[in-house]
Amino acid sequence: MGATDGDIMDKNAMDKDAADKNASADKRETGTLGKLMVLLDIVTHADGPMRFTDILSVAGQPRGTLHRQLGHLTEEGLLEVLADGRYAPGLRLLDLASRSWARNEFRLIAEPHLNALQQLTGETVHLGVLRGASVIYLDKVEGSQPVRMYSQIGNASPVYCTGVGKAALSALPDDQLDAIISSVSFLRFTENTLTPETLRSEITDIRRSGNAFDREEHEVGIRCVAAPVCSEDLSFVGGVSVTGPAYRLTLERLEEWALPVRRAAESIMSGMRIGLGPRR
Amino acid sequence: MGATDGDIMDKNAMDKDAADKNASADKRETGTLGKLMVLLDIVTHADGPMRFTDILSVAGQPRGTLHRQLGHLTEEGLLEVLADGRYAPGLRLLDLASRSWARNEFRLIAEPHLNALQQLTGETVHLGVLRGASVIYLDKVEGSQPVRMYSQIGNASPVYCTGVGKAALSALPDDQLDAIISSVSFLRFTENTLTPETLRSEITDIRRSGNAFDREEHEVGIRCVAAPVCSEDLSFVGGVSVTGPAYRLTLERLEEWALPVRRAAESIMSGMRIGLGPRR
DNA sequence: AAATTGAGTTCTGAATAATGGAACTATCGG
DNA sequence: CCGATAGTTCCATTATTCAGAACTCAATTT
Repeated sequence: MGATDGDIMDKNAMDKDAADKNASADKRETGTLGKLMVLLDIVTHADGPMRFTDILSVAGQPRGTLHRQLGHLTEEGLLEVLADGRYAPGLRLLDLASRSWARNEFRLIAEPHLNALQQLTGETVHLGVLRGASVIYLDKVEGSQPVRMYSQIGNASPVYCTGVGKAALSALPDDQLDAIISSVSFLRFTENTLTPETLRSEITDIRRSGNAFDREEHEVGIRCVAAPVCSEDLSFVGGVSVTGPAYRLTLERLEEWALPVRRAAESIMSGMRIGLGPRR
Repeated sequence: MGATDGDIMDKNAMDKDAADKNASADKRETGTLGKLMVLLDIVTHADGPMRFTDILSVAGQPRGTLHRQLGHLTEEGLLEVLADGRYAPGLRLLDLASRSWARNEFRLIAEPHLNALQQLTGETVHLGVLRGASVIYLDKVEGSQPVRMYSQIGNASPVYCTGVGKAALSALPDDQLDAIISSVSFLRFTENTLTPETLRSEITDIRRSGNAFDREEHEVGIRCVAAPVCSEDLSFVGGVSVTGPAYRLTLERLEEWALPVRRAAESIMSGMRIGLGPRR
């Protein structure tokens, strides 16, 4: 079930009588851009390059229209046409993202603390941020191995089965928490994957202890300990985590690193207050 | 295809009036999307987050229009509004890029060969591809250090002063080569940075020997040896390189690695023939 | 070889969304 | 309180996008 776009209907704004404030609601009012982004999503989320017709069958646009749209996307470098005519994501995206990543202020603030935490634990350290009902990994610091970069960065994962995700949730006020929990469909990845109920009770624990754990809830053999990181105004809600294989991250080891992880989170938060707080 | 302009200007606008606007062929025929992408470029290329007014002053759009455009970009997650109202690149870009990177077929084919080359040399290995008059790095494999990911991947660099760039150029037919050379303005990064003339003569050498070198032409203290990688139909034109500090990469060492680099390039190309050649 | 299908491209009046100018609201500094 | 600077909303005008059909081109089938 693709959680694709929701609604696109909003014809005729018969604005006779006055306006209600458009409070929340998730009406995409992004006009042309919105339609193009849907296409971009279709192509980037596909398993591989797509032919014109493949796209046509899922895009719900007339052929001529789709053709022009793909043309525009291609001309801008957001898509690429392979030799055989199929469409793949374009390199322009890499360029944009690398800039956006390099200058991200949260990431820059967190960077030294992530490195320190990696040194201390020897395991892989992540910084993630909540976006909607997903966690996007903003940075990742690994130990030795000739690394697979990008391996995780930029990836979106479900909130309810990652340490960073649960940590982030614990920082939210209840109403937002409820909104997210009710909007997510809980897939069962492993034996230990949480349900809405167990998630709620875990959140309570996290708020008390300051640490979130992932005990093979997302992937068998992978554990992690995390702590929430957020800015005061909640413009940033995320977390730091230390992740590793279960044979190294025994349950005792997780407890042992709970404090250092919390400390790192605190350092990052105080860095944010300094770096972002005062007027600029 | 045709004139694939699309490249975005080089960095560091040094003195040099260089009043000539880049090829006036600003025939962006991408309608609304084109305008939005210009904005996105403005924000991602800036040194930091920009206020509405900052953008207004360079975007050349009326306030109301700009306001709506930024609103759309923000709503789609391509831009983000910070707590103080300034605009920064959005996280959606990371998500899109990580997908586009992970599935890139050229990168996937090259990956094992890059790793092997890194193992052999112990230095940093790059895979880059030509796009317009720039080189975009598609992958990077480093040795040990707790890595700075994204550090280079996705970055666009000038063709004329990187090993990969020169290698890529050498694979092009003369007319395309001429087009690129004449479209680029040659900034002088170091003592050794090439000029259009020296570049041309180097290209001749590269075509003969099969290797391109960067002898501190982009950055003092950094050298590299590269070899061209391209698909038969030139839908992919790029290169592989081994890069490192001058004190380790002596000139003799560069020569020593010239052959392994060429070999890696050949392996990648034969992988492409298998992987991309037959119909799919 | 002619006919048929499938895939992709181009064209057009009609409909929709973007434009740009101005008026409006905050917020700040004195 | 006033005058600036910064950001937001409104709305008639205009330019872009839309949708559908007609067209090209190549690969299959008869």
